[in-house]
Parts: sequence; structure tokens; C-alpha cells
Amino acid sequence: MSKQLEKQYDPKMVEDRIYQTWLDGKYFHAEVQPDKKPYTIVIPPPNITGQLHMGHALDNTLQDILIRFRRMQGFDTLWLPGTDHASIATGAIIVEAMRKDGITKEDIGRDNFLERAWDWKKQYGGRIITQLKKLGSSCDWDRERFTLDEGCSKAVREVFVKLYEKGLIYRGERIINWCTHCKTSISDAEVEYEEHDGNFWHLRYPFADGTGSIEIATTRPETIPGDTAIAVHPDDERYKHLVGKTVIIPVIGREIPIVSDSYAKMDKGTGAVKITPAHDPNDFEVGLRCSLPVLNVMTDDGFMNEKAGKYAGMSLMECRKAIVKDMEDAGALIKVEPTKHEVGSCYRCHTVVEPRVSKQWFVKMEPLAKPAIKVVKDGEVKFVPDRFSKTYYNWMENIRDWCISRQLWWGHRIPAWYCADCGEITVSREDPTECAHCRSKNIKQDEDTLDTWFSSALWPFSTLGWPENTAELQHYYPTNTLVTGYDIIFFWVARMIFSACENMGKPPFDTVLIHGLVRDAQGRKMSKSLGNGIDPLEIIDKYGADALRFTLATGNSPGNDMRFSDEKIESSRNFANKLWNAARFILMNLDDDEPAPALPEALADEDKWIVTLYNDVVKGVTENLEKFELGMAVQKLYDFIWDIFCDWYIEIAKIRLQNDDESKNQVKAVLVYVMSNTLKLLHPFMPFITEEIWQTLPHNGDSIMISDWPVYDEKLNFTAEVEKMNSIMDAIRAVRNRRAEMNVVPSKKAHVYIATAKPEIFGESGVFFKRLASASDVSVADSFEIENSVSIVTADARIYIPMGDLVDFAAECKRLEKELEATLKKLAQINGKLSNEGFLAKAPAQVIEGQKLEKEKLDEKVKMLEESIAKLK
RNA sequence: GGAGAUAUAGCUCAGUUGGUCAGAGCGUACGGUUCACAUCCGUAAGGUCGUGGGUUCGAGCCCCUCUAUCUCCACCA
Repeated sequence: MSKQLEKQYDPKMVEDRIYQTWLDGKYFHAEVQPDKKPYTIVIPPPNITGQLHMGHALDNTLQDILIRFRRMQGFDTLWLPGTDHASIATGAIIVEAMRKDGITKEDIGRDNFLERAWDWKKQYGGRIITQLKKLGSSCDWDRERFTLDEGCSKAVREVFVKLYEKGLIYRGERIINWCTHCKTSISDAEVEYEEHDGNFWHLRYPFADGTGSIEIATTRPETIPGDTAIAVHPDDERYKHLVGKTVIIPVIGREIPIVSDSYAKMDKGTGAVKITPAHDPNDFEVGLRCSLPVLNVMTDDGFMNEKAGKYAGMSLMECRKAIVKDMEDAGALIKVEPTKHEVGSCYRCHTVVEPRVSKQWFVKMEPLAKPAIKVVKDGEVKFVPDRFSKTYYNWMENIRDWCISRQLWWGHRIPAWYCADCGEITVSREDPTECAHCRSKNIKQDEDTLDTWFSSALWPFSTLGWPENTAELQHYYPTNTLVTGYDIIFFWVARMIFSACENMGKPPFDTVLIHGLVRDAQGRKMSKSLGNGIDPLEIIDKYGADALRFTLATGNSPGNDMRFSDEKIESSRNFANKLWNAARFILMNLDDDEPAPALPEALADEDKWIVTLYNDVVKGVTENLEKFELGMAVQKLYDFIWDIFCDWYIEIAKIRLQNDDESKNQVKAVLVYVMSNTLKLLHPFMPFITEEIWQTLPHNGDSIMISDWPVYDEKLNFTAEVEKMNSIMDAIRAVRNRRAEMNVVPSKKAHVYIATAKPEIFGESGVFFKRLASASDVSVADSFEIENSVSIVTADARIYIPMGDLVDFAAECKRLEKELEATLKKLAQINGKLSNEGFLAKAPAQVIEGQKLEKEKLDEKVKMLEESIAKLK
């Protein structure tokens, strides 16, 4: 006995220590190796405001699995980590902290505010990085980046200027989504729609000339003060003659025209619709076509402004109520019709979003979307699973211009200067000192910053040094796999793709691996408001990072949501413990000077069997990982380790371990070989425990994480021995089954008589039956005549166990007849197939052969069953 | 209004190009102090793979219908 392990695996004693050795060994660090094939992943940068949640845990587990796999396979791997400055979220935290001190951001000004934000970043921004390390993430921390660091900022500036110069970025007055809480514009993607109860208020607007009135309906009466027209469809016979007339807005008293525009649908409502160009995207378009004035009646923070007359100062909701009441009092309200409609809200703070006209910066999307669609259509970028490419097309093909300016301070300030003298805009890579148009020194920089996603869109190349043509950029770009949830395809994935196509001329990655959401045990989304979130750090603390990773990697397929439950994490923890104990057993039987893992020249049948199955696992797991079928890979490992290696091979190995000859060394070598290589296959999934065990076993090299990935070996394919072991195992299972049915305790041993026509299978199998089937002794022959015995029939043998009084002949007979019936049924099915001409003509030869073999076995079994029954009678 | 997903054992879910595919974990029942592990071992019970059709020699797997649940997208007064 050389080394000892604790009886139970304790992750706490292992994980931090192991992680430190990896850091010390610089195993995560990548240096450009031009002769090696690169494999690169850039991390989806978590917000600096973030705390590790299950979504991060899943996302990063998957990335770490892929990176560790490729690293072991010999790729020059780079997993590039970093964080996102999260303009809105971080800004909100700073504002909130100041509010507690009674200060507003306006009080302290831009520079002081930014100083606070950087301080906050310095103090808390690395929190999530520490948490990612607890998970085992093998990121190259030497290359950690931040979307607001110097290099990323330079890339942002370069892209902005380039796109501006190409006319793909412009400034304009458009309808944008305005969050009255964050007090900033947000992009279309940042608006979430929720169904709300609402009303249609039907209103009567009288003609200015007093000849009557026209009826309209609205869901947002508070926008009435901003109405500048009524629109009707050009072909609408009901209203044709009214176009050009004017109406008086009730209560407000302002006179507005009736215009003709095909936006008004004849079959919708009354066919006449009020037009509020400042507060509705469609109305804005109508306004442009009909040259209508734009009347903005709201303030930045969700109140009515002075243009709303008597309603000025009211919140939007107060105004809505007041107007409805005033309309009713004025007799203008015809009816109120309850309805449900989709209301947009801010994805950050869930405040209702107000569409409003505002001067903002936009990215012209159509020219950028085209190549971005093409690279996916052409297969240069693949979504896994493929169905998400449809989601992508759908969005890209209907995309509108991207509003990128934000009325926030924390972020990349827009590099545009306005000239007070000539009114022109100067956009440049270096901060200008004068107007590029009139050379006036009287210029001022735009106060706004860019959408956070503008900088994350450049992440795959800005982090590699672009716009400089660095060695890293040349070697590691394009990256390989992007791993992310389906919920940020629009925010991020799509924008990275078009940004890369535009700026790099190449897509940013070849594969997008999409995963689903981690839900709670009841299938609910984990959320702060529900309080049902499960903290990954608590799970790691209680069960270990390996168990968490295993749980997240197993039992689900790409793109689908999964549930997280105590049962699953416990099952993973148990698996880790099982592995630990298998190692513990092997170690107990090793000597101090045990040689490094290698297969011995001479192998017993059972060694050939386990080695063949192990070899199959190498092949399967490697293929699965290459195809991103992580769940299947991990399932194969679980089954092999627990059901095959532990439950059968180790038990069988115990036989020879008790010997004191060469066969003992043989089995020890096989145990070490299969164990340590299987650990390698499992390492990407459970990095800590596999490292700990691997280090304890005889090994070559400094760490399992930089060891060579096992390769399928065609020589290790011992089909005959596998067949033989399968027959023996079938027989052992059958004996156990019979004993259990008869309630015979394992301690009660019995002589097992094996009658078989295949002594080459069972001749030497006695030791197995003694060890695994409670046999006191085993006899093998052509046939036996045993009194008072139970009979067991397998495909290759008829087994008798004398059980004396326990044997109930009537029951025995019944049981055998039942089995005969089942076997005959199976046989009939196969005979049906084999007599089907279509099957014989069209099925592949391999399938037909398989069926014929099966038929032979069943024929044999039927014969033996019939004989056994006859004897009993 | 479009688009997509899911429906397989009591529960949670796997099932790769149609041919050992009817599976796993948990749960349940029965039995177990064999010197790795009770976070364990052995054995068992259970599902006409949502419905109805079709293609095929052969269909959880491919095609169509329907039903149920979920999700995303969309400017509908």
C-alpha cells in the first residue's frame, strides 16, 4: 500500500489548491505559436456589475470544456477573458450610491462622476472574475480585457470614425425608445414587450367649420396634446371628401388637418387615426410624408412638458386620466373599449418605454446586414443547433437602423465635435482642436456616449489588438467557437458578425454554440423578484465545482432550457465520489514504485474486454466533443466509469489482485492505464478531481490538463473477448436474478453447474461466478443431471443451482414457460423480418446478418428452454 | 399577425445520418455489514415514444393534420 486517499472526496480540500498550481504552471497562458493550429474562444464579457449566476456558470462551463479538450488535443488554445463596462447598469449603481448621500450626477459633473465609476470598477469590477476562477475556468488571465480599456476604446473610436466616413453612421432626428427612468435612449433590441390591459378610447373630433365630426380611437390619450393631424386612407370612400378639412382637438382646442395616408387602414377602428409624430414611430413616418409639425409634449423623465398646456407637470398616467375625464366632461368621449396590447419596457429597469423624437446617432443597418446574412447562409458561421440561424435571419432581414447614442456618462464618449460657428460636425480619430470645416476653435464634443453593445460588438478583434495588426490578431483571428445563450443573439452575436464582416472582412468565429436557460426545479426562470435563483457559489461550496459543472453539462442538449435540482447536483456529487473511490481502491493496491501507465504485453480476456470498451469511449467522446454534443459525451463517460469499469472490471480485477504473481502486475497495469486515460477524457468536464487523482496515480508530466488527449487505437479492438465476456456477464446477471427472486441472501453460496456447448466461453469462468454470483463452486460440462435445482437458461448455457427445499417445481416450470413464451415472441418477430422479401432485398447486409445471428441465438435458447421444461415434467 | 420549440417510464430528461432504441438519473419495491465507495452493491416493476394519417422492407427518429404547453419576433390606432 503506497498512497491513501480519504474515504470521501472533499472538493474543498482540493479545488483552490489545484487551481493555484495551474496558475503557477501558466497552463492557461497562450503565446502565439505560429506552427500550431489555434483554437480560440472569447468570453462573453460579463458586466462588471454582475455576480456569477447559473447562466454564467453554464456558459463558462461549456467554454471551459471545449477549451480544455482542444488544449489537450494539442491546439494552440486561447480563451480570452474580460468584462463589460455595462454603461446603464454601472451608471445606475453610481447614481444610486450618490442618491443615498443626497447628491445627483449633475451636482458633481461629468469628470467627478467618471472618477467615482472607475473607483467602483476598481473595487468591485473584478468580483465576477474571481467567481469564474472558482468554477475552474482556464482563461488566459494575463490577457484579461475590459470594454472601456485603452485598446478597446481605440477600436471603438476607429470603427465609429470609419463608419461615419463611409456614411454608415449618421446623426438624425428620429423616433427612438426613451427610458424615462434611465433617462436615455435605448435601441430596439433593448425594448421588451409585455402584454398589458388597456383601453381603446373612442373620441369625437369636431370639424373646424362646424359641419360635423369624425371619430377616432386611441390607446394613449396622453399623446393627444401632441396630435398634429388625423389620417385617413386615400381610397376610403367614407372619408375621401374630408381630406383637407380641419378638426379641432377637443379640450385642447388646437386645429389640425385631416390628411390622406395609406398608413390609415380602412378596416381598423373607425378608419381614421390620430397622428402624433413626436410619440409614435408610424405617426412619425406619416408626419414626414405629409409634412406635419412634430410636437414633443413630454419631458426626459416621464412628465408632460409646457407644450401640453394645462397638463404640464403631470406624469403620463396622471395626464391620461385627466384627459379622459376632460374629454368625457366635454362630451367628446364616445366609448371605452377594454383591450390588451403590447407595451414596451426597458430591459434594464422595466420602466415603460416612451417612443419619442430625438436627435441621436444611428448606424445604418441595411448595408451591414447583407454580408452578415451571407456568411451564415454560406456556412462560414454555423449556429449549433442550426435552427437559431432562422432566428438570426429573421432579425437581420427586418432590422432597422441602430440607435447607438446614450444620454449617459459612463461609456465611450461619441467622438463628434459641434462647431458653434458653422454648425458642422467634426468626427475624428484624434481629439480635434478646431472645426474641420471652418477652422473655428469654438467646438464642443458631443455629451453622449455609445451603446455598450457597440463596444462588445468589436470584442473578438478589439481584444486581439485591432486596429493594430498584432501577431495575436493574425494567429488567433477569426476565433473558433462562440458560446452563448439564445437570449443574446440579437444584442451581441448578430452585432459581432456584422461588425467583423465590415471591419475585418471575415466573420468573427466559425461556430456559435447556443445554450438555453437554467431554470429552477419547477421549470421557472430564475429571477431576483421571484427569489428562486440558485447561487452557483453556494453550490460550489456545498458540492464542489466539478459536481456543478457535471450537472450543467449533462442531461441536456444544445439550445434547450434545463432545470437545476438538488437531485441532479447530488447525483453528480455521488459520481465524483464514485470516481474518487475507484481511484482509492486502485491506489491501495499499488506499490510505491509503480510504473507509469502503459498496457502490458499480455492481457487476460477481461483486460481485453475493458480495454476495448475504453477504446470505444475514446472514440465516442472525442467525436461527441467535436460535434458539440457535450451531454452525450459526458453520459458515455458516466456509464463507462460507473457501470462498466467500477461495477464489473474492478470487481473482476480483485480476483487477480489477490494473486502473488505476474498476473497481479498485469491487472494493476490495466487498472492504472484505463483509469488514468479515462480521467483525461473526463478532465474537461471535471477538471479538479481528475487532476487530483491523476497526480496521485503513476503519471508522466506535470498536469493532466496539459497531457495528451487519448486517441482511438485500432489495435485495441478485441471483439471475440468482448463477446465472451458478454456471455459470461449475461449468465452472471441471470443467476443473480434467480437468486434475488427466490430471496436467497448473497451469503448463502451455492454450487453452480453450467451446461454448455461452448466450453471455450465458460471453461475458465468459475472465478467470475464465485466472485460475482455467490457461487461456492462451479462445474462446467456438456450436460448435467441435478436433482432439486433451479434452471436458468441464457443464450449460451443452461445453468443449474441446487437449492434443495427452496425449489418449487411448479413455479420453476411456470417461470420457464413464461420465458419460453417471451423468447418465441421475439423469435417470431425476427422470423417475420427474415421471411420478408422486401427486407432481404433492401436492408443492408450488416443488418440482415445481425438478425440472422440473433435468430440462431434465440433458436438455441428455445431448444434449451424446452428441454428444461420437459425435464421438470 | 408571423416564426420557432417541446410533448418518450411516477418526476426530470437523453436518444447523432430511419435497422439491438425503447434508455439514464431520481423516485418506488425487495434483498444486502464480501477488506474502494451506504454519496454504496444486487434485483425488479413501469412507457401502444401527444393525436390521426402518409412515405418505407422497416419510423420516437422523415412528411402532413390536429391538440396541449412554452418562447421569440412584429409599428397595428
